[in-house]
Amino acid sequence: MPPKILGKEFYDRKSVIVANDLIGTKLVRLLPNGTRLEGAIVETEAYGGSRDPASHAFRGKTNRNEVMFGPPGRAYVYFTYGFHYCLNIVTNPGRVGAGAVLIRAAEPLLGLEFMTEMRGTRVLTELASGPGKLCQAFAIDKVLNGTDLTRNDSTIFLIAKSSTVNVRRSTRVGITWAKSRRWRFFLENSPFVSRKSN
DNA sequence: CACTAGATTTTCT
DNA sequence: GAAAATCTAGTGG
Repeated sequence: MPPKILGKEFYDRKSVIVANDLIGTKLVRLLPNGTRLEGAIVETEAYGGSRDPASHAFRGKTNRNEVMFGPPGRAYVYFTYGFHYCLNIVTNPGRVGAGAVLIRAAEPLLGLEFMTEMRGTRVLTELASGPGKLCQAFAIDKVLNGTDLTRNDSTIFLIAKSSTVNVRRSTRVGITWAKSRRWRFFLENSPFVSRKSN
């Protein structure tokens, strides 16, 4: 059985469900020079649409977030704090207008040489233990915004997990609104998550 | 270890 | 102008 690329039916569900199921899947990034990068996703956060005050989609469609209002299974990449990119995957719009899952951290598996060079550190747990770090390690930037992750000729896609994993959940990180919603998901006992407690 | 400032784009509290 | 789904380098205990 060849590895299965996650398709539209996987992403076409509520963001909380997708965020939970994404833990343990493999992120694959193909670079223009042929280099292949792989990482196991260990941390995600779900964001809703117009009903979630912490979501970019809360205040309606803008140039930046328009991808969130499109079909599920596409990448929503945005630039934040003037320095960092964050990778999101669009999920089922549902009844709340739009939804997405923020990929917060991954365990580096393949292409470590490239990642250590991009990140300027050789410490494995520092390569992709945060949304900004992950994008730097995987060379993800604005040009990937809107990319369809479900196409098998895409330069970035996800592969289904081969075994079950223990997922834990907590409150989200770095937000001001709706802090009580426990929509952050991470792999139990993983040293590659962005924060340990909570 | 805890805390702080600063980098700088996008949006609007 | 200020804040934001962040990270790093610096200070001080």
